[in-house]
Amino acid sequence: MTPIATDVDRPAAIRRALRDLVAERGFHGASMSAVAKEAGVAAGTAYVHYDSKEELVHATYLEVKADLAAAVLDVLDPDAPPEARYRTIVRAVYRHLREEPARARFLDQLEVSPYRAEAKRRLAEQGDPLGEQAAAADVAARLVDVPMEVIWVLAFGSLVRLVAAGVELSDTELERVADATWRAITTP
Amino acid sequence: MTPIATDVDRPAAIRRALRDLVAERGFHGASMSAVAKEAGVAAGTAYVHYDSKEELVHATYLEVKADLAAAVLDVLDPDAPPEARYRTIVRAVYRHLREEPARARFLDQLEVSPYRAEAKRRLAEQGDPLGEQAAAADVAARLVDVPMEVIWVLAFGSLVRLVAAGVELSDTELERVADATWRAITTP
DNA sequence: CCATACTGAGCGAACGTTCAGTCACCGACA
DNA sequence: TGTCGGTGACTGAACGTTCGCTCAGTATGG
Repeated sequence: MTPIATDVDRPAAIRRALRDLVAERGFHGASMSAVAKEAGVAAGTAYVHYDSKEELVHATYLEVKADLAAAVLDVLDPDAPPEARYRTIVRAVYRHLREEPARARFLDQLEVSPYRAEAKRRLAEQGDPLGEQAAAADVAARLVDVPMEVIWVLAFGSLVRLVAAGVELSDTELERVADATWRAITTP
Repeated sequence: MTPIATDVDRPAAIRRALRDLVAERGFHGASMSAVAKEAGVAAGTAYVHYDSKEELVHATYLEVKADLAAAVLDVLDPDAPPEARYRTIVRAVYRHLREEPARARFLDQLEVSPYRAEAKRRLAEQGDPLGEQAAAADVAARLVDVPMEVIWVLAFGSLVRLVAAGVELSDTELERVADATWRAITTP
């Protein structure tokens, strides 16, 4: 039958298949057999690497978040002033998600699903560099006095949602969105 | 057996059961048998009123949206200036959703799910008074020049998400959120 | 030749949906 | 007023399918 190719990262292929199927059809339509088929492996293979569907979901979430954080940190100048840093982050997040909108659609769906609470717990455990950026002292000093989650939703929740919904933004429009969310989260 | 009570609105009970189960467990955990059990009816009863689970989902969505629009229109003064109207809408939306957070959680999950496209189509067909409010000429003149969907996500997407996530806002904080989103969507 | 990755038929459970049958109601006719 | 027959909401067991998951067996690299 199909030869076993040891030079491909099957766990990664399985995570990607889950991500793409959830993005396209929801958790509903992302059955383990569909995921296996999409990844080009047999039904049992996912269970060699993950104990359950739930474990696979959480691993996929952490990978998507880590990739996003890496894309942002890659272009971020930690010495730039707060507003410039913020704009850089917005641009980087938008472009990273836009490049593969399945990322945004997966994040958007997971973060409103019942997986949410456990996913957030594991993310905190792993450490979220992007979250720490937002809490940096020089930024925090300028933020509107509301719970941190409100800031987060206004700034990045909206951005993820826009990409997930397939809204196309020109460079000019993206700058306007960055302006808009910065106005929203900082005190006038 | 159980007597048939003709004085209860079973379709409404079934829609509410679906809404509550989706809010609590996701579309994943809202099976038709679970919905029927929650609504206090037999498994087949839902199919007397709806052709399929999908039809039930869409009917529930339209009801939640219609209720939300009604709650807003109830307190809205159409002659007030744009910013005052906007603040009234934000307050009314927040309070209506907060009163039964399952509304927000259901909306949030449906609007990122694969049901989204068809749901939006049916909503447009039915007419959405809330959507028409946002497009009123005197408001539109002050909005940032980005696609209308961006405005919508920044203003109400965030609000729904906050309630869905269980964030509690004091009156003061709610005003700050209304300020923030108004700053976001209007030109400075 | 062992250790390990992988396969795919198959498990019991749960899914969305169906349908024969039960029940309360209502207008027609005596 | 009494009682029939038609109507449609409702029930719940049962359908075929698909779910998440398992495991005996196979192939491969070290």
